Amino acid sequence: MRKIDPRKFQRATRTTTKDINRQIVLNLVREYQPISRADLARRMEVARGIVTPLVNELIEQGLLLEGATGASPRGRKPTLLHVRSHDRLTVAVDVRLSETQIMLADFSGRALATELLATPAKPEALVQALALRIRRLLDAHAADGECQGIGLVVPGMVDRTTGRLVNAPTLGWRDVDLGTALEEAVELPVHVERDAVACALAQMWMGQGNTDSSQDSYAYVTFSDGVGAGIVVGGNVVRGHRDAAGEFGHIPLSLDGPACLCGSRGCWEAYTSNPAVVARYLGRELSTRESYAEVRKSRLTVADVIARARAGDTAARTALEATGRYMGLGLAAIVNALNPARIVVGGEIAAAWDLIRLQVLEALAERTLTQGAAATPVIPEPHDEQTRLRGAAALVVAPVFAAPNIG
Amino acid sequence: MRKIDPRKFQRATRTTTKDINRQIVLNLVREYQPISRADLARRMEVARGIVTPLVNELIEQGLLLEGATGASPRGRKPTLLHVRSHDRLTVAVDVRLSETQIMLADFSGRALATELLATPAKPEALVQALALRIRRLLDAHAADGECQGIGLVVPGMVDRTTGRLVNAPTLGWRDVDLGTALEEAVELPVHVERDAVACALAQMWMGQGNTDSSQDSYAYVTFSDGVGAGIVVGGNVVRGHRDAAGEFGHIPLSLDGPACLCGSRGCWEAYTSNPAVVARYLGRELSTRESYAEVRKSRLTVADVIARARAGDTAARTALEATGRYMGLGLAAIVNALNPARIVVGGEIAAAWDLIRLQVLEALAERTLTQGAAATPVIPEPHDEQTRLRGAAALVVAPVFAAPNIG
DNA sequence: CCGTATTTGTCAGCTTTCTTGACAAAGCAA
DNA sequence: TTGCTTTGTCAAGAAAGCTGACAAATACGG
Repeated sequence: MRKIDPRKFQRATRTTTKDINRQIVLNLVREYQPISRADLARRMEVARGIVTPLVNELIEQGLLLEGATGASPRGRKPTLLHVRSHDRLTVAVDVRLSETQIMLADFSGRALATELLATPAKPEALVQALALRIRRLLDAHAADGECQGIGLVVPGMVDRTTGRLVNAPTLGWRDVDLGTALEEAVELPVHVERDAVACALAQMWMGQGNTDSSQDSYAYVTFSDGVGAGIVVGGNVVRGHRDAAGEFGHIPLSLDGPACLCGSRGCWEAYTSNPAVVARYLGRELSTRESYAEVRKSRLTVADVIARARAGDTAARTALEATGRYMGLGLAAIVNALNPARIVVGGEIAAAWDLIRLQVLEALAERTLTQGAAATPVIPEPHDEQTRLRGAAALVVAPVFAAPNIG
Repeated sequence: MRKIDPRKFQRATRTTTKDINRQIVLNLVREYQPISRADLARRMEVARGIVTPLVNELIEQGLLLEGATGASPRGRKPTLLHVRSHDRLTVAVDVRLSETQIMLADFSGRALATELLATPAKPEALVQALALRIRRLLDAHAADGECQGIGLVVPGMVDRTTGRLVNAPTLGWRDVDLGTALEEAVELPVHVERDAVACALAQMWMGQGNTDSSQDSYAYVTFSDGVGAGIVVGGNVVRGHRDAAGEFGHIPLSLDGPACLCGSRGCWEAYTSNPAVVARYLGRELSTRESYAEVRKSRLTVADVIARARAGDTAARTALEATGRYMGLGLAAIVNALNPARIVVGGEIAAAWDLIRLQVLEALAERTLTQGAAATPVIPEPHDEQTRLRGAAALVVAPVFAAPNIG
């Protein structure tokens, strides 16, 4: 039930039908590989004669591969098809305050090599350092033309029309054109995206196995230095009119609550970000912006707090549980606003899920309206799954598999 | 960049291309009528030979009409096309606590007749009363087969797969199948929808003139007995996984704020609903659920408070301004969450926009992150424009003009 | 070992639609 | 009236889905 915008529409041409069906075939292979042409035809409820030319075209384009012949109870054995992924590579880059990770991965998300560097203070230095390492990685592990592009994930707002990094508060960078700078340095297409959005994309495009259902509507919430969300509605990431959607970290829990780095008070982030967790453990109040510096001076991390809680430190345990409650209260706001099919929770604190789960779910149920909303599945994603890097890879992979936009 | 769901996709058939283009033609005529075939071809960047058969098909289906021949600087004069709307009718019904409005309208939203009735206490009685009046209206004003369907707008949550009214707290109705009951009574298709969603649809499909731009991403917020939002992203209404999206009224402003009818405390609704405005004027606190009954006993309405403010009552004025501030704080949450291109504000209090505008915008700017977000246009919609009824009509009209879903 | 049944993949002919180019109809101006 | 321009239509060609038939490949039973 989408409205056609009479000022910005996409007419269907002679090849549109084929474009759509070819993309469907590609996605079916991706989902069910290995799969035969006959199986594809059955899934698409179409004659086998339609599938053959579509598959041939995809093979010609280098998107699919014919594999071994499979088994069949009787009759001729099928030729099985795969997505060609092992020799189509992406460079995924995750820029964070402390460090920048680089991963060379194939189209299925499998890592071929990774590198780590301390994030330079200046963006120009980062581009230079990245260009050097990326070229080195590609020389060592990739044949010519195998790398399809670079995905760059940053902790901040990105203008998707230009690819500029508009504002990255944790890094202290404003209005930097990382994308084109890196593009010029390595001569490969570069896609830049906000971290929470990238994590949502990782769920959508790089999900491993948990393809249970309802991929078309969910939220990915990251609790880190800041708190942000990537929102997916109808199989589409919601970026907002000026790429500023998903800033759930700054909805209020209490108008006169703790000070937030954004300048307001009582933001969800001020209750649930990593500094907030540490401050709670230390018994400090984040009453002013200076208090953040004090907390940082303690050198404690959320991982430390979790470790102490597990070691029997009741103060740590209490701090985590209180944080869990605030997390749930904010998640309830997301559920009330968007009613997603599920919410994925990422960030350091996800590692303490067993300690906070009860508090999160209780608070979520407390402030939601319907039973169904209260029962929205909340799924923790431990930090070691490298969602951000997989999201960076998804930036390159997704356009290849996405539906053509029509209408 | 939508992902194709490999479990629930829509294959393109031989006729898909034409289906898409025919719908584009239909929407172009709707937007730019009167318009000639040649003009359509130019707008679609296509040969005139393509447009002719599409138009002919639409005329055959009774969706378009050929009108007078138009003017042209030189050369043959064009035949102008219109959407056939004057003899395609809808019955729009708006159910509210105090009264139920019925409107017989054509496809352009023009009202042919309206009726008013007191909303019965029982849903069965409502269906009976509606069936009677609707039949009377159609007998009086419509020829056979002219009415294409009935749009029913209710103040509560609706399950869109079944059309059941799940929960309407203000009416006190739970799990009522209004749709099929009315369908059986009048033998016309009935579409049921939540009020805020319907208002958003009215903006999208029944907008009059304000077709300036960016219709594809906005929010419609209604301030009434409750507070709710209809969200549009990418030309699509967001209904959520279980049709519970848009309940922004129950995001918190303060965890220990006034009591809300939902059972929580400090919901946005508890600060900005009609009862909250009256309570603020009376100097009462909505500290308990009983206080709502007390406020109702005063028999004051928001319209009264506005009238008194205009008459010089400073207490009324202060109450409205304070409400405006809370409205802005909540709108900021919507902006942070979704970053819509604009926000439309409806409900009784929209009539006092000149009194509260400053407070709303100030509070909005205070809690948003970027300048662009702070500058999100907020547009009041005075209540007499009958947005809810136009939204009810849109429930019938929209499916005719919507894009076919493919991929 | 051979014929039958079954499944896979392909292909030729048909229909439908976009695409292209030509043409008649309709009107204005000189 | 002639020439020019614009509109709307139409026929022929190209591209893609659709249909039905057929060869290839394999298992099974005798």
